[in-house]
Amino acid sequence: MGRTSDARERLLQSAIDLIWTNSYAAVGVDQICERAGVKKGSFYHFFPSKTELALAAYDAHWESIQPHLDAIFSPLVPPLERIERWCHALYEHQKELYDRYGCVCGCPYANVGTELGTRDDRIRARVGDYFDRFQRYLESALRDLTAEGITLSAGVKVTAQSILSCELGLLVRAKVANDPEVLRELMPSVLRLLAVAPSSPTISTP
Amino acid sequence: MGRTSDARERLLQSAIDLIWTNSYAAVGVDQICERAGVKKGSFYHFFPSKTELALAAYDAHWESIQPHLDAIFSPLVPPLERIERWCHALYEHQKELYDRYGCVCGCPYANVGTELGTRDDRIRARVGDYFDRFQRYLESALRDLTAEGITLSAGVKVTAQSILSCELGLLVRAKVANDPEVLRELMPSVLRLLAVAPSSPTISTP
DNA sequence: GAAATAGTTGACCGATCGGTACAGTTGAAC
DNA sequence: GTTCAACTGTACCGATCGGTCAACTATTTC
Repeated sequence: MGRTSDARERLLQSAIDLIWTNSYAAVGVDQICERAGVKKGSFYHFFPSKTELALAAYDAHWESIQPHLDAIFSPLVPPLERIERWCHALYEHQKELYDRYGCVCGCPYANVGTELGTRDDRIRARVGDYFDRFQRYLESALRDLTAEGITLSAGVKVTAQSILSCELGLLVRAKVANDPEVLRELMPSVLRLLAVAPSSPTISTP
Repeated sequence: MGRTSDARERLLQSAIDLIWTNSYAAVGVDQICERAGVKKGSFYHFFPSKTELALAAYDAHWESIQPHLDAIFSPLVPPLERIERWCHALYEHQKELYDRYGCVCGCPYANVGTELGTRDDRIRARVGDYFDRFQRYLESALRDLTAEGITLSAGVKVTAQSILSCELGLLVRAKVANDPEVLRELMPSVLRLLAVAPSSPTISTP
């Protein structure tokens, strides 16, 4: 009973878009509503506060990218190629945002994590969850890599953490330089972290 | 002629402290004034805008840490030990802030760079300058390392970029996890990036 | 078709934002 | 000791912030 609406979904999408390309504090509730074509009264019908909207929006965003991560890190793909695919997809995604908005947007989770990390424990912890989830993709690939007989220069978990750190830092540098090409350094850096010799310029296929 | 005052310096210090432990947008001009014990009228006597204050504050902050960086990266210190000292100082500094404020604050430059990167070109470019400056310390150490006959797994510049990325990403992860101990991973990651075997648990002294 | 519920609307709130105006006070230079 | 610029204090500005509220409309269920 009662009417139905997709206003909630539009609000989630607007929130991610605006916060990603600006920042949490720089985007107001009014602005999110206007982009979503929703009046303020409706906003507070769906969400009790701006913070709750943000949490819901980031959950929705993760759910939207998870299938892509599942595909990129498919166990059917050779483990090193999974990581190479991910590096490439990361660059392409940021390049696309750069072409559309004129600026490197960086990692949406890291952005809000650094902005609100010291002020909102719930958002901080949630961002940490996303990092952990993503790290598991890396760990799985690294375990499969060792199963192929390749010896890492450190443990699987520690190596995955280093790769994640390197990625996050590279996204910061790319954003600050406003140059997506900075992200091309990712795969070479990963290879050096693995202490695996960079074999051929193309993806190594059997 | 006219009277003198250290209100300007107090404002610069307050701005760094507050923005570092919170965020740029979360800290108001009133708040900065109150902490500095300065009235708003005086604020706008010294600075034409909040943005100008931020730029001046970050310049002042860099000037305050540069002597420490000069000491840590002294050419009289063995190059690998310079980097090890830096990793240690970074941890100690963040730990100190954590003990004082109860939260990991991360890199002040990267924080404001990610927050305002897409909205204020001047601040973004300035943060890029600080990154470049710091990278030169690393490059110098790496060049001296190669002069000792040690071969890096990649070029000096690229390696320095990777180390910087790893540091920035680690600071993001430490902030999001609100755990300074995350930063202990820095030196091991750096060693893997250098492809130098981690020799002894203590600093290698001649 | 009546009732109940889900969603919409626009006016409105107090607080705070960055910034302004300007008279008043101080101290160094001469 | 006068002068003048440097600094301080206070009151105030319009805009915007996140959030509230009650009346209203549409839709589904029975």
